[in-house]
Amino acid sequence: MHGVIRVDGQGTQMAGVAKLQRRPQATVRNPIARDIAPALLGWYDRERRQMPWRAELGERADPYRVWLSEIMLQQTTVKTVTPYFEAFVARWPDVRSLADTELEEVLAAWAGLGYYSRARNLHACAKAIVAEHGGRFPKNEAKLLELPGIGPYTAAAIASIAFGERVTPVDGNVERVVSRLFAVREPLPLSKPALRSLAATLTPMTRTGDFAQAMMDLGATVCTPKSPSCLMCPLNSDCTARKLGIEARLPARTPKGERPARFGIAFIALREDGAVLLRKRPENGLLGGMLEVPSTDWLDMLPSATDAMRIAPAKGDWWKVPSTVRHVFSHFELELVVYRAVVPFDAPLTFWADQPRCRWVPRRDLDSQALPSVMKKVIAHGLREM
DNA sequence: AATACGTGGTA
DNA sequence: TTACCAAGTAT
Repeated sequence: MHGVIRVDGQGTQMAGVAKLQRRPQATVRNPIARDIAPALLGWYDRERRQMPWRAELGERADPYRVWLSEIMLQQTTVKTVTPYFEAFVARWPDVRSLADTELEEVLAAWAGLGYYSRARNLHACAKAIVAEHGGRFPKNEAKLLELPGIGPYTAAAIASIAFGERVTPVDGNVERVVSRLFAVREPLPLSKPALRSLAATLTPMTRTGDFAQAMMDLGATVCTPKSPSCLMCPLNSDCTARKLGIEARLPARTPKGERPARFGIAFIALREDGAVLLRKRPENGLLGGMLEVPSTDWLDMLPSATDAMRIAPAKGDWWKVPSTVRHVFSHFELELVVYRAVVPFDAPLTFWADQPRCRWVPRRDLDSQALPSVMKKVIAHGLREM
């Protein structure tokens, strides 16, 4: 037995894949795998989209730019990432400059991109590369994997794209392309190991970085989630799902649980000169290290107005701003009631509001702060008609 | 293994 | 409006 994958579109492929998982070193004779890379690379050479982090064809990509872009692109679209990437490389042209910057500055530049642990790990990673690697990126997947914020996908992506190592980054695009190519019906995330193995069988001996990017481009532009453009696809004659007419239903996913609702009260404390009271959140966890408007905890019930007044950061004439702010996080929905008050310069703050993690920020400086989108919403809501 | 962790776009 | 989705990682 040599770990041959059966790909017949009749539902027996999973047996072969399971064997391959246990013996990833086994030789794979896959009747269609051989043809995939050349067809895909030919398509990539014609259709390849330029992006600010990509090198010109035939040139070597800058590892710093590849790394930065890959971290930003985790769970985030190219369209959203592009302006952030441009701003980052303009401000921090290399790892050392990023490592020499205060975390909060990096968080402020990251504000709005989401998943802020990425920014904290980005900063930690830059420091580690300077301190432990002389300011140069490790050149292989295994060493990259040891760095903060770099997981299996990103390690393989950097190793292949920036250093030409023959490894196989598998992201959501690759999972979708491969699940259709081989008609893998097993739902995600259960099928992840199988899809990884299958993807690895497709990776060519040369141009592995181009191949990786081609797979992702294909998933992003042709082999799309809802209505894939099979007529435009360079792999359409090899695609088992298409032969079976089930491409639009793959990959299958186990349904996600529902998002609970949480509620809270946020306080816009306005000093007489217009400065707003902000508070730094704990370094880890949700929106870790970011700034916020002081607020109650976010729980399953809305605190009473009486409780809210007891918690307010200062005594004052708190006015309940009409309507509420709703925001959707990945794992819960938040509804915030906003109270506003003008606080005199000499007004005493409550104990918790008088801590170092709280600070008054002038209105004009709000844009440059490390405020997550939800807090920008809250502030805009609280300051409307002012 | 399952859950925590953001945001904006699209149907 | 609801629901799903997008170049995942850490614990």
